[in-house]
Amino acid sequence: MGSRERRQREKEQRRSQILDTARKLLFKKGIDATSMNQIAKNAELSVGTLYLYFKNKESLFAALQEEGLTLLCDTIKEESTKGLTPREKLERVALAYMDFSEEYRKYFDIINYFLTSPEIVFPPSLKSRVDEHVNRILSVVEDILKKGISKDADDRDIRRLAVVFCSSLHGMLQFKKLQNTVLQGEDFRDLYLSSFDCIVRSVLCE
Amino acid sequence: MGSRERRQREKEQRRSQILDTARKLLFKKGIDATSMNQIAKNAELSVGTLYLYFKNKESLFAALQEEGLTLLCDTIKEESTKGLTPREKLERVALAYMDFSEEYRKYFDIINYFLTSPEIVFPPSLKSRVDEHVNRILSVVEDILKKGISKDADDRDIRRLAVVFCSSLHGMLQFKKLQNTVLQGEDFRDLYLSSFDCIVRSVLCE
Amino acid sequence: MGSRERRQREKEQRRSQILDTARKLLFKKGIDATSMNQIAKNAELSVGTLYLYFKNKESLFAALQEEGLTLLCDTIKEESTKGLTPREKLERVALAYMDFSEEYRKYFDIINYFLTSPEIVFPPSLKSRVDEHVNRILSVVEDILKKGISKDADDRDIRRLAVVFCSSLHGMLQFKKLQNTVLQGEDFRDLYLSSFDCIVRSVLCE
Amino acid sequence: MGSRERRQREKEQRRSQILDTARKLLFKKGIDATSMNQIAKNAELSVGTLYLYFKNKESLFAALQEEGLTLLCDTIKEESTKGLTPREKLERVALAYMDFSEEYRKYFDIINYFLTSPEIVFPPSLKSRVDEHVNRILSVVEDILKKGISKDADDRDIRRLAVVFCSSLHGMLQFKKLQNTVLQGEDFRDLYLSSFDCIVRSVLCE
DNA sequence: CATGAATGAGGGTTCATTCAT
DNA sequence: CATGAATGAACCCTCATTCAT
Repeated sequence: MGSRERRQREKEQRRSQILDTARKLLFKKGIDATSMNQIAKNAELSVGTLYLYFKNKESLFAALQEEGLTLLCDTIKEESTKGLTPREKLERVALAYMDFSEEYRKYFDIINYFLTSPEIVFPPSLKSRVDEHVNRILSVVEDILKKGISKDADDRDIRRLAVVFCSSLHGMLQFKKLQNTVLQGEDFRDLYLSSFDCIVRSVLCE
Repeated sequence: MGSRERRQREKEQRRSQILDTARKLLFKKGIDATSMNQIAKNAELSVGTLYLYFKNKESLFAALQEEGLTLLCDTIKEESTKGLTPREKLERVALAYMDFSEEYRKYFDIINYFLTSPEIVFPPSLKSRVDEHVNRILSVVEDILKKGISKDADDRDIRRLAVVFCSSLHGMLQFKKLQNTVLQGEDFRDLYLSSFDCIVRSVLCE
Repeated sequence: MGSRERRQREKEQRRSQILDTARKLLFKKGIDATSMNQIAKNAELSVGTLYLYFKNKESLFAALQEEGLTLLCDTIKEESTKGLTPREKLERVALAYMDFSEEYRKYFDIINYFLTSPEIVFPPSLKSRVDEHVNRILSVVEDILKKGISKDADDRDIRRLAVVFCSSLHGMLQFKKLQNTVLQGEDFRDLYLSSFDCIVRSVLCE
Repeated sequence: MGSRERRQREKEQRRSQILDTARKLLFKKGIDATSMNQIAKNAELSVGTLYLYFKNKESLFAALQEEGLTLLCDTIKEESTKGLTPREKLERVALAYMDFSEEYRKYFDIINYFLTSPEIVFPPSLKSRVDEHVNRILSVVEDILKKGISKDADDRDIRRLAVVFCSSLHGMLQFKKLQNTVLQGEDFRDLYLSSFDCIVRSVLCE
């Protein structure tokens, strides 16, 4: 009576337990320096158990990446509804993106890590899942743009603008890594928003 | 006499020999799948010799990264002189950047790899060398901007604009990885140039 | 009532179910590459259940070996009755033996595997069961010989001849493994029968 | 000054050291129960060193098998020269074969193990090396037969007879495993020689 | 300077077996 | 009876690095 449910719950707990430990280690030491044996030891589980829940090391980390991407997608979608005008909405998206990269810095790092690393290292299946999430994010931006730009822009144009918008912000956030050296003395948020202004000015017909 | 010079020449030849082999393997198999023993064997040298010329594996690959960055810097600097107007010069820079990411794809990958990965994985000394190169590139852009924008913009403003310019392009190139999936059907060069237009329109007072 | 019988029947069904799956996997992938977990999954049973029906992996495969030996014994016995003269009977036996090694190639392999491997690997109990079956086969041959050779041969002589007969055939079949290399271009059946002739000529007084 | 030679000698010593340890363990525990780590520990070497001398576990054991086969070949060849008549020569071969299977029992076991085991387990390259040795042995027998049988027998016939001769003896030796059970009370040497007689009587025209 | 044999901790992964439910 | 999650020792193998020559 409910014992099956309990079992199910326990199984999900274990999964979380593993992911939590893996995440912690990943954030502390990087992907290559985190071994399955370490994860097992830290999670107070046997190695075998890890392989009961994840096919291999790669899929364990892919699960972490997806966690991050899902979180990002959801946040962006939610934030976008809060703004009134298209410009406001885009600003919300931009800031949500930055906030994510700060609050969930390590998630952002790992996402970037997977996104940037040479394809040899990661299999196609992984890439495709990333793409899916990227698509979801682009869609949100496109929906906003549709209402903010001239009516004769076709879907193609809109997608392009969405890509320009997102990639610029992404590039900016990438450069944040340099704020203690190259960008010393700058307030990054200001910089980021001026970048946002710069793009929006060209993208939206205001 | 002259034997010291010969010795010196031979030493540099060895160094190149090692770097050439390492580069070839890196480009073919990725950073993790390239071992010191493999490099030694392919370079027809002993493992010990590798350690005579490079402190460890990491610094060997850092040397390759520097190669890439130097190449990038030089190309950008040279291209920038070819344009006549500031706009033209910036376009040259932008295209040089993209060309580099295509022609020296693997260099770009490895640069990005080092740039993006969590700082823990790589020692500060490495990051600082990257920063130095980024500064050199930004300087080039700043010099162009100085002549293209209103005289009352101060150094700070110029630097900010340079950062916005570069980071946007970089973000765009990052997204290139997605061209076979998310950006299917788009001509990437067009996309890239429209991104360029978008930024330049706001940055330069034309 | 009858429910006990049903239970019994179900138990035997389970056992067969397990053996069937194990046999299929064994024949497909070999003994080492077949794990208990795999058998369980393929049989749509839990691992635990496997251990309810077989003490361990080894005894599961020993059961398969016995299956094979039983099949071989029965076939030989049956065939031996079909011939009219002792010579004919022996030929039947010889051919049945070869046919078995072809049709039930994998059974033959596994029997041989157990027979040939150093004793340390397999416990005595297993060996003794094999011996029992070998005895049964020898008996069949002895019975035939008793009628084909001079009356003054005693049991000892008969057994010896039976052993010579069987072991020669067995050795021949062992060499069949080499037919694609060492014996290239030979028709194995011919070879086998010429070996049979050779022995029978000496064994029987015709 | 001879230092290179000494190095070479040391290398071969190491190789022997490894093979000796591996052989000892193999003979004691069987192939599957002998791990590379165990060999390393027993040989007082590091695991890495093992892999300096042998590509992998398999090739280490293949080397042992070849040792055995080479020994067998050489012994047979040498013995065959000692006999005067063809019959005598064949007897020498047969007895050498049996002696080998006794003295180098474990070698014989491992050879048989490789010969008999299902092909899945061992790669073709291994099998082919075994075949080569088998061929060498058959050649010796053929050369003897050529002088002992009627002149109009062609090469094909001779090879067949050689195969029958060898395989019968081999089968007999296989059955030796059963001497404590099935063949209880028999003197195996007698049995073996009666098998030899049986075959030779048919093969040679005396 | 150059060599390259040696190291050995550590990598990811498998698997027969147990036992609480 | 049946389950199947959990175990953890053991597997084979790699590799950056050292050091005696």
